[in-house]
Amino acid sequence: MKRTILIFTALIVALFSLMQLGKYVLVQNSSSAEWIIAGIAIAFFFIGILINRKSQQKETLKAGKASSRQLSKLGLSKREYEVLIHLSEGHSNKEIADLLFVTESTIKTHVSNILLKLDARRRTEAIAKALELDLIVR
Amino acid sequence: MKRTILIFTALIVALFSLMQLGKYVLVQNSSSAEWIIAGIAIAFFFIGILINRKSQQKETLKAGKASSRQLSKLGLSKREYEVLIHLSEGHSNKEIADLLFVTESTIKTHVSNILLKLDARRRTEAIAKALELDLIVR
DNA sequence: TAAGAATTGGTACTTTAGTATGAGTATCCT
DNA sequence: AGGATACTCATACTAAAGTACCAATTCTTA
Repeated sequence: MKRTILIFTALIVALFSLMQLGKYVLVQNSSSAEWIIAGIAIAFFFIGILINRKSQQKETLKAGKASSRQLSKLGLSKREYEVLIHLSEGHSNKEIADLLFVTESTIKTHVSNILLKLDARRRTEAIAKALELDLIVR
Repeated sequence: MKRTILIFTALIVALFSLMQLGKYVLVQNSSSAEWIIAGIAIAFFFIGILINRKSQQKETLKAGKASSRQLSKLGLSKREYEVLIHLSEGHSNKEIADLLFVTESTIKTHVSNILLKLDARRRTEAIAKALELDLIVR
């Protein structure tokens, strides 16, 4: 957020600087007006692209945090959600068990419940649905 | 591609129109220069954002169309990529076999090769890696 | 505090997935 | 034409995944 404000402040300052510069030059030599305007237009065109790309990158990076509303709507418990995350990362039941310090048996139970609650018949289908529901972000 | 060219042509035409208009107005009333420049800057700023967003939407919508460069870099064949897509949608080997009108045996072979080429040990890991590599878009 | 949900774990069994290997056919490129 | 790939399919295994029950704790919360 802070960075966004900084960037926009800088943009506004740049905009006003350009305006002043443009006006100054224009008063002296009206024939170069088109070039200055073109330059400003192109510059802001690319600034727009850059800003947009940055914000979209951020959106991608803030992975992993599904809203608890969504989870409770599906009836997924905290632990089940944890398992789902590790599931989507491609881990086996045994690996997830080791990661969460429980037995594989427990993970199987969790996975079965996840499949029920997401109405999936395979873990891969669960991943697909979780992606669809934005429970997971890659 | 055609649309991209059209859009850019339109942009260039618009740019020159604005330049002419700007020059005309500026000659008459130099004090409004800053507003015109600001307007153009803001307009192109948003045009930049829009263009960028459009192109990114296109990228998302053309799902399943990974660059053939990427595929050949990984050594994935067309058929294997098809299987990978259906894999990521949560289908079982048998289901994929029916979708592609081949036997489950064939799909198993393809999946094995996919796992080798993506350096994955499970189909879920293959999905995770494919997402990472932008081979799949959800 | 009592009811209910969540978490953990086990056994036994069925179903999918995945590996290894071999092989026939088709297709592409030189 | 000939070699390399790609695609297909089969058999025989091994290894995971998933289901169905059951049951003991631990949290939560009305």
